[in-house]
Amino acid sequence: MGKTADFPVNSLVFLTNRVGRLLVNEIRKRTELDDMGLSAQHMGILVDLWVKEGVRQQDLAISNIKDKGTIARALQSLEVANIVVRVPDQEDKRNKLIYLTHRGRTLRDQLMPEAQRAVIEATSEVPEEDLATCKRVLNQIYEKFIP
Amino acid sequence: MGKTADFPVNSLVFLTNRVGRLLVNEIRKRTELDDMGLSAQHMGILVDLWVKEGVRQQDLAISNIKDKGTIARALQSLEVANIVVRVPDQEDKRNKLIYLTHRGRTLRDQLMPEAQRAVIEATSEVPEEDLATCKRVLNQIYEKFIP
DNA sequence: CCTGTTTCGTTGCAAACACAACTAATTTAG
DNA sequence: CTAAATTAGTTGTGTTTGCAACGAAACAGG
Repeated sequence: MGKTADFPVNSLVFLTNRVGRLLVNEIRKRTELDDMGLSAQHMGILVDLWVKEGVRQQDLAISNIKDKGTIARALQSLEVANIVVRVPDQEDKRNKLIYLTHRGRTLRDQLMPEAQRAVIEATSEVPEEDLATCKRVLNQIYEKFIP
Repeated sequence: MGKTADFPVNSLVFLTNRVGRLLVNEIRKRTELDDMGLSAQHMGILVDLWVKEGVRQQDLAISNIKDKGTIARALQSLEVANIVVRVPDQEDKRNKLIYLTHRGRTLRDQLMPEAQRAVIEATSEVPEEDLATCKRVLNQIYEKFIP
C-alpha cells in the first residue's frame, strides 16, 4: 500500500478518520487508560467535562458527535466508576446535569500529559505553523456543525 | 457546548476524531450508501481498492488502521454483495488478494462525487490554502505510521 | 531436511456505536 | 387551559470494532 497516491484517500473524510484512529491507538498504548478500565470513548467525554461541567447528556452527545444512547451508557459506566455524577435538573426535570467527581478532575493530570506527548511525537516532523493551521481548520469545520 | 474553549478538545486527537465522524455522517446522509446496504466501513476499504487492487487483507487493515478481523468480516460482506473478490494467492498460499468486481469499480463514480460535495460544503468557509495545508499535515502524520 | 517462529486469514467474544421505540417532562397552538 | 408537538433520557437490536486464540502456510537456523 504505502504511498496511496493522492486521490480518494486524500479526501478530508478519510484522512481525519484514519489519523483519528491512529492517534487514539497511540494514546491507548501510552496511557494507563486500559488499566483503569477506561476507554477512548470515556476520555472523549471527560475532555468536555474538564472544560465545562454541569452540562446535559444531550450536550455531550452533540459535542462528541455520538448518539445520545451511546453517551447515556458511557455515562452510566463512568458513574459506576465514581468519575462523574448525574444530577437531576430541578429547573427542567427532563435533564440530568453531569458533574465530575474529585476523582474525575484528578484524571486530567493523570491522562492528558501522556496523551499530549503522543500527539507531539506523532507531529514531530510537522512545522509548528502548519500544525496550527491544521487544527484551526478542523476547529472551523467542527464549530460549523456544533451550534 | 458551543465554543468549547481551546484546551483539551483542541488537541489533534479529539479534533480529527470528531471531524472525522462528523464528515462521515454528512456523507451517509447524502449518498445512497445505506440504500445499497453499504457503510462507511465499506467505503473506507473501497477507497483503497480504487487506487490499487490485488492487495492483501492485511494491507487493507494497515491502511485503514483497523484490525485484520474487522477487515476480514467487512470483505466477506463486500464479496457477498458482489463488490469484491478474494483470490487465493498462488505464490503465497497464506494470502488472499482482493480485487474489485465490475460493480465495485462502478461504485466510485456513484459514491465519490456526492462524498466530495459533502466535504466541499463543510469546508466552504475555509481558505483553499489552509485546507491544503491541513490535508498535507494529516497525510504526513498518516504516512509516518504506514510503512 | 525438520523444528521453532512468524505471518495471514478466520472466528469467538465483549465493548462501542447508530437507529428506533418508548416514557416522562416541557413547550407550543388553538 | 387543554391537546399536540417537541425534547431528554433510557433501553432493545443489529452492526462495527479491537483483542485474543486458533489453524495453515512460509520461513529460520540448526
